Amino acid sequence: MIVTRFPPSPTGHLHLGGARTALFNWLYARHTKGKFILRIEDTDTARSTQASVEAILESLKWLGIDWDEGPYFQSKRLPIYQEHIRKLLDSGHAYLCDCPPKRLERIRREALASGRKPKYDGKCRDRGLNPSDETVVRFKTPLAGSTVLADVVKGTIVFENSELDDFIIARQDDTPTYNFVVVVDDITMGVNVILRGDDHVMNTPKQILIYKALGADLPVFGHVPMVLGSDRSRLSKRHGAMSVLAYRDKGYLPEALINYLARLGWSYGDQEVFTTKELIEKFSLEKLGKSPGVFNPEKLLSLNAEHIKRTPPKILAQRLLPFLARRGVPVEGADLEAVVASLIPRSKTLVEMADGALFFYTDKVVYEESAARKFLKPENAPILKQVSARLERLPAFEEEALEDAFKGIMAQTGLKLGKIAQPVRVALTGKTASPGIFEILEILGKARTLERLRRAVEYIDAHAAQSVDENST
RNA sequence: GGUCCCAUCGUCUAGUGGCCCAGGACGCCGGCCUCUCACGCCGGAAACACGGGUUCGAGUCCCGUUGGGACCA
Repeated sequence: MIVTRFPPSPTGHLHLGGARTALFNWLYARHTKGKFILRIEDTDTARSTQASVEAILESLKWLGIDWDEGPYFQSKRLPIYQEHIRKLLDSGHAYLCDCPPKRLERIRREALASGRKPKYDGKCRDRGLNPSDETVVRFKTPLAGSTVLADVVKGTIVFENSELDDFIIARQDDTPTYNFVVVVDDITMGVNVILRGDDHVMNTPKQILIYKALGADLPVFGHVPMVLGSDRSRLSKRHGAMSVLAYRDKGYLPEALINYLARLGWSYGDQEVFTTKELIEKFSLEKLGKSPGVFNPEKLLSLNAEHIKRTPPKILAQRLLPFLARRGVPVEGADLEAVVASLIPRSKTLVEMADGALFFYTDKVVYEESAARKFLKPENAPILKQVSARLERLPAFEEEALEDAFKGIMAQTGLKLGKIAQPVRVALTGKTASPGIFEILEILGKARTLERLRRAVEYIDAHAAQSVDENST
C-alpha cells in the first residue's frame, strides 16, 4: 500500500506552496487507495505555535484534504529518535564527537582560505568517546563512492559522498537534527512515497545514507519544483496574500484553489478544469513537471469563476451565507437560490457575489451618484410611473409576463427597451449594472418592486424641486 | 564560491524524432450577441534562450554557452 505524508512546520500559515505539496501527496494516496499521514514538525520549539497548528489543520480541512493518520507531533517522539541514534551508534554508523566550536571554526576558515569545501575532518571518527555533555553524535558518511537518488520527477541524480561530511544527527543536549528525525519518522510510519519541494533535493543523499545505515527500504522520492512569484523568485509574503485561509476569505472555492494548485506543475493533456474527484482519478506521478512555475493570480481567479459556474446554486447559496452575514445582511425576502443563480455568470468570487446580492436584501436602495444623475432625472419619472402602473395590474410576477408588460410599454411609447430598463434598473438596484431586468423583477416580487419604483419617483421629484430652488436663488 | 536542478507564447502548459511554418488555457486586442454588466460565441497578436553536433529529418537526443532557481558556505 502506498503511504504518503505531509509534514508542515507550524511556524506560520499554510501557504500555497505547502498546500500544493500536501495536495500532491494526498492526491496520490487517494488515487492509489493508499494512506495519507499528517505530521507536525514542531521540533523548532522557538518558532512553533499552537495557533499555526490550528491554522494549518483548518486550511487542510477547508481544502478537503483529509488525513488517515495523525497529526503526529515530532515533539512527542523524542524517545523514538533517541532509540534510533543508539542503534546507529551501536552499529558503528555514527560516533561521538567532542570537537569544540573553536576547532570547528578553525577548520572551516582554513578550508575556505585554501578554496576547499568546508567540512568536518573526521577527527573523532575512531576515538570511541564516551557520551558526555560535550559530545554530539555524528553520522559516519562513507568517504568514497556515490549516493544515487532515483527521483520520480527529476530523474536520477548522483551525489559524490566526498561532497558530504560527517554531519551531526544529535546535538550536545541530545536533540536530534532535522535530516535524522525526518528519516526516522518516515521509516517508523511506513511512509514509502515522499513528494516534496525540490528545496529538499540536497538533503536527500544524507537521508538516503541514514535509511541504509538503519537497514530500511528506501521510499520513492519525488521532488517537485517550487512555486515562484511573478518576479521568478521563491514565493513569499512579498508576492501578496499567500495563506490558504486568505483565499477562503477572499471568496475562492476550495475546489478552484485545488484545481489551480494541481495544474501548477502537473498536467493532463489540454484539460484545464478538474473537479477534485477527477483529480484523484487522473493524478499521476509521470505527469508532474520538472520546471518551476510562476503563481498566476489571474488564472486562479478565472478558474474560480469557472467553478462557480459549475456549482449548483443551492450549494453556492450555502457557501455565500457567511459572506452575507459578514455584511450584516439579513437573508429575508428574496429567494437566495434565485439570487445566486442570477449572479453566477457575473461573479468571479463569493465576495463579488455577496456584493452583487446586497441590493436584493436592502429595502432602502442606495443610488450610486453617477447612476442617479444619469437615469433618475425628471424626464424619466413618467416612464417609471408607467412601468409601475402596468406592473401593478400584473397578476403574476414571472419573467415571461414581465417581458410582455415591457413590450407593451415599448409599443405604447415607442421607446427602446434600453430607455425603459435602465431607469428601472437604477430604481431597483441603485446601479447601472446588474442581472437581467426581468430576472430581478421576478426575484424581487411585486410589492418590493412597486415600492422601489415609488421611491425612485419620489427621489426624482425631490431633486427636481431642489434644482428649481437652486435656479431661483 | 561549491554542489545540484531547470529552460516551448507575458503566465500555466501540450508536445516523448516526422502528425508542429508548434496545440490548449489565463491575460490582452477586435467582432458578434444584448435591457446594463457579465456569460457565451467567433477571430487576432503572442513561444521552441543561443551555438554546435547526431540524424534523411530535432521543440523532441548529445555537448557547450547563457539565463533562472535551490541548497550549503
